[in-house]
Amino acid sequence: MSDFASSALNRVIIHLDLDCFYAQVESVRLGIDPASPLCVQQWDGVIAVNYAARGYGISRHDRVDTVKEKCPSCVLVHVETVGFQDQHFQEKDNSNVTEHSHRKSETKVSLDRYRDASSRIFKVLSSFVDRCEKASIDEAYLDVSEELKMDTEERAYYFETKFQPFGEVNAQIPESLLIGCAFAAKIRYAIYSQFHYTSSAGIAENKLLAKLGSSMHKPSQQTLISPQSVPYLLESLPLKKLRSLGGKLGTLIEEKTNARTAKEAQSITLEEWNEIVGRDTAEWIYNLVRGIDYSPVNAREITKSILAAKTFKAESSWEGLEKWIKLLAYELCERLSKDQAMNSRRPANLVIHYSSVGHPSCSKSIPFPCGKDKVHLLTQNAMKLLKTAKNFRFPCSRLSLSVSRFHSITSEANSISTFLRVDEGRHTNDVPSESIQVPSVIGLPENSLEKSISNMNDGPLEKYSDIKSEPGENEDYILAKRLQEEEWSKLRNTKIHANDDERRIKRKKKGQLQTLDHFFRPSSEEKRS
DNA sequence: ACGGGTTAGACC
DNA sequence: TGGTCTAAC
Repeated sequence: MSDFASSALNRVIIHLDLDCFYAQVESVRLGIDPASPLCVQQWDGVIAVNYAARGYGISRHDRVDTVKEKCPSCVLVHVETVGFQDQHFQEKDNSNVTEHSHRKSETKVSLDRYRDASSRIFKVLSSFVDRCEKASIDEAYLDVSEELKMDTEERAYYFETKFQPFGEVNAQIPESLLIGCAFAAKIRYAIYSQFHYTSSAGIAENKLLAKLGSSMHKPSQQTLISPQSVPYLLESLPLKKLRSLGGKLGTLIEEKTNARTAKEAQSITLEEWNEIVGRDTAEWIYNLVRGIDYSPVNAREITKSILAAKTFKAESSWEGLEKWIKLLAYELCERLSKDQAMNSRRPANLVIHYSSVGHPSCSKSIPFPCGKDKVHLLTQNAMKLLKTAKNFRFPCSRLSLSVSRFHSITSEANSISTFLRVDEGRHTNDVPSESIQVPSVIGLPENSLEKSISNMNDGPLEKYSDIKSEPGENEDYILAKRLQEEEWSKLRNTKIHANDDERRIKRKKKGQLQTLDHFFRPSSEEKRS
């Protein structure tokens, strides 16, 4: 609300990171002991490895054969896949059946499970903090500078924190950061008690340092990077460990300088940075290697774009491509429908990406089409876009559909201002004309005022015509609500003592120093489902 | 063995 | 604005 937090000189930032997130989601969902090795499989590879499996030397990027060699007892859970089964969209291809059901050549991966788990977690986060930024499906930055009122007993939580090596727990550490540690522990504990997911956290004055902290002690622990420990930390820290220097930019710097650690890079002057990276990024990097980062935590818990993609074996016919586009369109529409029910918004932009073998990938975009049968509309538009794209060629091996530029359609759904805003940027399609360079959009109605307004009220929520829904208003919203309710009632049944806070503080008073790890690794009889 | 599906942001 | 490229998970 106010800008105080982001402009304050001494901020308190938490970076929160769920441990091997996909693996945890599956292990909780299937009721598998987190102490037994588990990997999440995607086709022939694994994309998430739990800590027990890491103990066997298994890493992401291993193939399933290798995983089985390294640990024959490792549980492999395939990600959810979606596809068509004779004309019908097959929503959930249940994972723990045979590998055979995951037909790479007919289905695509769906990350829905993890997105759902993620959004439930973010609801908890936002119940604790106003300024919460979704950094990825399993990571968040929290600016708690303004939320640091906490009574003395609760502050005892900060003893859960690992302090950065060389740092000391002493009076030098700003009180605010210590309370931040207590806050982080409290939040992590809430996530654990509600979902049984463990997480790691870093607590520091800025995002850069907080992110470094969260990765220092994993899993299920948290780390404070105190201001006075920063010089020691940066002394031995490889340059490439700094956020955004992990890729080509980091390599470029290594090539052009002798610096390999952040400390070494501190001897590079602003002028020299100008030469190396250009004026725009010079000052930013100059600060970065000193552990200085002014970037604010932007309050945003939902994504700015939604994408569905598929890589497939080289395809050379329009019919073959259309099959994939249809599947992508279907998945996209499902997610959009849910998104709209939850976030009261809809996209203004539709993009198709395509990669032909041996060529760099390209993309084309159009205003998001308006109309009833969205799956059909998206499919038609995407096909047309491909057919008219000058640089499209067979064989094609990858396609994606994505949407972006969301506009809110909340309270003022009926207002003219919304109507004008949502419709703007679409007017080029009022006169679909092949002669104009701007690609036209198939299916835009003759744009009568009535039609557009009716689309606004119940329109975007409409399901696809082949899955008809009652004409009643906001059916999707009601459905989403109900699903949400069911989720929550499930959670309520497995609820873990709401007053654990008090219980643990009492224990502490008794002089039994407990660590969060104790809570995060419940004994087996404490576990449920 | 940089897999495959997602997201965000910078840049021209 | 549209499109490409980079970085990250």
